[in-house]
Amino acid sequence: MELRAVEYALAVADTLHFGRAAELVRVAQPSLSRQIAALEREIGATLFDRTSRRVALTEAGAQFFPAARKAIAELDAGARRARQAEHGQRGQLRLGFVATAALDLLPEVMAQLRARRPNVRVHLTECTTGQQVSQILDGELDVGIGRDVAAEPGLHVDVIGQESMCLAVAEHHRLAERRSITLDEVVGEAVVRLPRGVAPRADVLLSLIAGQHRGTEAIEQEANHYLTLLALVSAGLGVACVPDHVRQLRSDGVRYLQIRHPEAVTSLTLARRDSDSTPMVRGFCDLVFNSWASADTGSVQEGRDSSTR
Amino acid sequence: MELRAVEYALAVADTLHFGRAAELVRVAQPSLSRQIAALEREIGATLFDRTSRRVALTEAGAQFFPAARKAIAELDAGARRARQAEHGQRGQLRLGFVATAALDLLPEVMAQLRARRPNVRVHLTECTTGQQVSQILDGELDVGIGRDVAAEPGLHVDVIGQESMCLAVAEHHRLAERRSITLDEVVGEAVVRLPRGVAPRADVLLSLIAGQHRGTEAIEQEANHYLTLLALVSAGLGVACVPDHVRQLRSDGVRYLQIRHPEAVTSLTLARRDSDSTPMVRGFCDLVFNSWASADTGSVQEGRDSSTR
DNA sequence: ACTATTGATGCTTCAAACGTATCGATGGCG
DNA sequence: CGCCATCGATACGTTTGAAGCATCAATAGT
Repeated sequence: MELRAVEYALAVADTLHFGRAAELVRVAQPSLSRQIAALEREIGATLFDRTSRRVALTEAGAQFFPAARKAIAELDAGARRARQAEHGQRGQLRLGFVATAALDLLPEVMAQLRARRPNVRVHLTECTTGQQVSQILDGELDVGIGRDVAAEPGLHVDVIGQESMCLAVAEHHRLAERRSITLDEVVGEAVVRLPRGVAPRADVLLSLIAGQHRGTEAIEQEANHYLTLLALVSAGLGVACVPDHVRQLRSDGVRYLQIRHPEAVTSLTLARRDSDSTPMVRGFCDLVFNSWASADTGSVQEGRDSSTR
Repeated sequence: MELRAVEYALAVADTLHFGRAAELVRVAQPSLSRQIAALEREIGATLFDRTSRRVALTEAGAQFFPAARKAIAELDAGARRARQAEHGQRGQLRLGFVATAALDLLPEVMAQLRARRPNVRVHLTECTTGQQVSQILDGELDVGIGRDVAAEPGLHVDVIGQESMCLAVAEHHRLAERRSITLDEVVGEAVVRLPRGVAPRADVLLSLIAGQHRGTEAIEQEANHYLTLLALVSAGLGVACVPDHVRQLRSDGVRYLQIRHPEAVTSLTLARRDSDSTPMVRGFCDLVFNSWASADTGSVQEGRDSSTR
């Protein structure tokens, strides 16, 4: 069945007049007559009762045309959705993110997305930076918001922004009243930390501290989430290295000190497959940078060439 | 948008392989490639990610193809419904009928219809024979089951069957024990009747009785429905002329006597527009005759040329 | 009876869809 | 590491079929 003939027939169904229907579809009347005759032959039913003076729908026509209209509307809607997808305005995006991104970057991005790309559905998965990288390379994630990810073959990485790492201590801790410290001053402190590998930059700082203390076993307590971590810090079980933004999570009983060390800095990074220049993914990445730029959080902003191919 | 190209694209979406898709739709691979390229241009979106080794759906394709499938299914369903309508197996039929037909003909016909034409919807209207004729001629009804309708210009009439008229009397009436009577024997009786014009054949018999009694005012009581009529008869308010089938309505307190008179016979008739040889109408009329023939009710059957055009 | 209107049909033209042949790219295998 | 097989895209000549013009046949109104 050819859609053209169906559209011709619909024009006749609308006007109940072959001549005027022919004008509507910009075709000569004989062509229209023939196309409709062919359509009727193909369907196996007469769609119009036509005398030379009057055209009326048959029962068969009354059954067929509503379905035909629905079919054409469906095709149009499908084409429109396809165009939206083509421009990254519709579809699904699988996004992995680290817990600290959920504090303010993620809500901001999701709000922007809802406002500017309402037809994009995001599958959110909180996972560690390492998991993000492997899942992106495996094609299980499209984009990952992680920390300090290095570019590698097949993986494209952009830096969203940098922030400093700081030391969380209990409010009654001996260093609680200081605004900043050096790593030396922390040597020997009991430490509360996330499991190794989850927060690589904190791992680096902690190993720097431990390295100056070789031979002695550092007292370490692990926690799975930042909230737990800070609860343990406030309970006096030890100090912790956390990104600056984590301050928002808890102020009761915890003080945050600046760490004076060149390595005490962490980047939020946006990773995606190198080959993946899907409009969806590219549009999302652009949106992340734009929304983050517009929401001034006081963290150091990184420039980025958003027209990267 | 041409449906052929959409079908080609669906074949590729199914197989993810241009060559095999081309076999599926019985066309050479280059044609298929070109048609799909044209479709993508028309839609304004790339539907497939294709390298020479691998074909995959794009997000746009994933959005488009479900809609395309739905559209084609809708068209097929519409065409199927149109074919059914073409054979009178689907659609709507406006049927008028007289109250006495509701007793056994109508239930039988409706049962047959449900069994053999489940997709036909019937709009049932109980109305008098006269109303049926005018509404059929006005195009407000398609078919009418009435009594003793005469063919007239524009109106085609078939006789479904004949039955005798009988006289309903109270069980304590002086004639109650008789099996049959002549009209002479009823002269002077009080009469219960439907309004004039509703039951023409009863009108004829009643006027025959009254005609032999000229000068004296007959005692007449009108009732709107047969049930009321019979209730009045059993209450002794008079006798009534009713078609044989009405016996079924009430046996308590009522006796039915055969009337020995050549005019004491009535036909159930099936009327339709003369020009109306819609498959729907023709199919329905055939079904009425077949179902009535199969249900032997003891009434006189009439032959009918069911291949009338 | 005549005429205007309207859908169907015959004929020609042309665009578009098709098929064959071939190219260029890619991944596997020796 | 180079050859080969596979696969989609492209080029070109051919065929199908849709369009336009002219005309016919039927019908309703004057």
